[in-house]
Amino acid sequence: MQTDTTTRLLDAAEYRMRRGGYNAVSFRDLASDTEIKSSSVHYHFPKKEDLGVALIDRYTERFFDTLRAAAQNATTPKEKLGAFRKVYRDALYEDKAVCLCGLLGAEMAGLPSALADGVQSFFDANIDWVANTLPETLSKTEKYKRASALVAGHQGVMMMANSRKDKKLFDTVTDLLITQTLGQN
Amino acid sequence: MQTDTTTRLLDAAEYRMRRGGYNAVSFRDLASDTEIKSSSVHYHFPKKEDLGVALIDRYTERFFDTLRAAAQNATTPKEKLGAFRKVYRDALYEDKAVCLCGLLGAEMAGLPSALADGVQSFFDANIDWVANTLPETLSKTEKYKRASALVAGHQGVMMMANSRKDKKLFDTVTDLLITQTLGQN
DNA sequence: GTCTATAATTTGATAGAC
DNA sequence: GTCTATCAAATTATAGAC
Repeated sequence: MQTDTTTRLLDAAEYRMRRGGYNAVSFRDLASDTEIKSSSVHYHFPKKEDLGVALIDRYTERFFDTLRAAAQNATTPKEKLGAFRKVYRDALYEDKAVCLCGLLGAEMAGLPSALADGVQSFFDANIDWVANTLPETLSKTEKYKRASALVAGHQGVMMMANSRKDKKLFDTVTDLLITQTLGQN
Repeated sequence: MQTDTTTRLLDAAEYRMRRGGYNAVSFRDLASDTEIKSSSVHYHFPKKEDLGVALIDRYTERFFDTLRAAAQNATTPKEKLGAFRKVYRDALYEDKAVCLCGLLGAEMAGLPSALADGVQSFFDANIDWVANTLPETLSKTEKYKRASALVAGHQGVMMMANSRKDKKLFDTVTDLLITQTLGQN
């Protein structure tokens, strides 16, 4: 059973968007990537905004599926944050690209509002997930503060590491970030 | 004495690029922003790449001028990092936009290499500056590790805070980041 | 679902007059 | 330095046949 056209279109679009942003994806590029005509692409995604929304939805879903799987056997906060880090790390090392929502978040001001909402939800869910892994000894406020810093750090270092030869930066920095997050209670 | 055309073009281009990215800036937009014709824009910047390079150069220069001024009377590491934070903070709160190099860094894969190099230099210089403010008691390796995490955190939280209503996120997170950076020696 | 054909607009860029 | 005029290519999108 081979991949259906909609999936192949989303794959091609994600590849391009995670490298050049929203405006770096055109219907004709996707058409040639999947070897159909651009008018056929419009059958699957009538407007570009529809494509963008579908991309963000799929990305978010897959992210949390992967995260849940990675954290399945994690018990300590350290292990759970290690799982979180691993999902970001794989997205960077295997796809050799930044986070879709990180890139779109930077371009936010120029995006249709449906996309902006999706990006927002992705970050909120990231922070919620991390906050809930932190030790119960911390206040809710403190958990959210540290979770926000950890997510921001992952987004920032993913972008920086991707934009240079030395990808090892990601490992070094996220290692420190986790240590800092779990530091003095 | 009023602002010359080149400067007004750079201002308009920076405004647009810091909101929608490289592809969100067109010669015709800049022409209408500055009330000249698009062919005249090409007189100032023959190719779009020339415009991009000039933007990054000006942005980097201004960033470090502002940073040096802000840190002029700072003596302790904490005060110096406070100055660094303030420059990022003002760029976010006053311009209501993300860092030009942060956005272009995310789009890196789709940019002309001259732009990629400029973005790279901006981050390297950021990390160098921060590393040199840290206590001499730390090893060079440790300084660079912490400096990279601090810069990444600033970039990440700037993007996240800009993409939501609640801009206070920036203050909360950068406060924590600085504390963590100066934590246990 | 995919195609041909096409429309309407935008884009980066150039030639040459003033 | 700025203009008019223009170009070739790219872009989002639609109508209608198969």
